[in-house]
Amino acid sequence: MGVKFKDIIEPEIINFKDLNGRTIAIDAANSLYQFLSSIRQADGTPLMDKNGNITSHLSGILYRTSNIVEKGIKPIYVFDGEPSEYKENTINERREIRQDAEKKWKEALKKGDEQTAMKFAKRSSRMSPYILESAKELLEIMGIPYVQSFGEGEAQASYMVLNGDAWAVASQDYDCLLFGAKKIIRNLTISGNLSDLEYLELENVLNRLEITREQLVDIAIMVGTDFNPGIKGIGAKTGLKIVKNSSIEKYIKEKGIAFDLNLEELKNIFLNPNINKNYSIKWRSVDKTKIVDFLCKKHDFSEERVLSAVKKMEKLNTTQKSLEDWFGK
DNA sequence: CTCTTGCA
DNA sequence: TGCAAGAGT
Repeated sequence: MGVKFKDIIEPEIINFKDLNGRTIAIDAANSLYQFLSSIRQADGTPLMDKNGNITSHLSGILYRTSNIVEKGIKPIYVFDGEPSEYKENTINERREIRQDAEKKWKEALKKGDEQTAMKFAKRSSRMSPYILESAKELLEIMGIPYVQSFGEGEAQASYMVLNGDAWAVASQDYDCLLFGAKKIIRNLTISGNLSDLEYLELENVLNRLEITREQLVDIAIMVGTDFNPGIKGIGAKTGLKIVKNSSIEKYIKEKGIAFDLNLEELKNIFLNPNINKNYSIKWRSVDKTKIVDFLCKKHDFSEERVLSAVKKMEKLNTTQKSLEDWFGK
């Protein structure tokens, strides 16, 4: 879900033109989840091939990636590694929500209530090894690089921006701000107006709020993250006041709040994440034979549609990385 | 989510 | 050209 910062964040709006020539590190888990939950038939059934394998995520990767490449963007997908033990509660909670949603989806199907069925089908989406492996296989065939994180993908993607390998991170979650991503893009989609991409610069966010990244992390911990439940009754605005007028440590002590988790370890999840520094990034041209084999022959995609996406991919500049990512804006 | 089609 | 509706697998 990510940290709830909406009330204190004011995103800028940018255009696809502003991203021409830029390398963008895409949070793979975030994109895949979007595809799995939204690419469905009216009754909530995901797209599937003849053998019953889910293909919604492959459809999403193909069309979105080819579209952004056509717009001059050089994408890198960043996959999650092992979750922190602090995330266990969140993971269990999500599994329960999924299982409950699946039940309600089937019930609604029996009643013939498509709207309700769709609502719960979306919530039942789950990331399986098959989903991850087939997504990576497709990216390889498309010539799009991906990076395997040790831990959180958003932490890895944020580091890659810091390291000059990408210009910005694309994710729907604000967590990348906590991980230190200098630039973040939300809504990196082609649908809707072509000009309503949300854009955030960490430096601007911090300047406007008049706080440091460490303080932003403290607000997140009070509000609640994937790694801790937060303090009851504190939202982004109250959290902001606390870090400015006091501190998380003082606040806990003064109010006698039982905070069971190790605060330093929690902060370090964001401030000192485990990063895979041994990655290489290379764009190649899409393999036309392999993509037809994989998507059309194996997964029943229409050849006409696949080839028109392949055509869009041909705009990809396959040289290492653009200087704009270092010196741009 | 994205693509295609059809119609204003 | 823009929007709504339906299909994609």
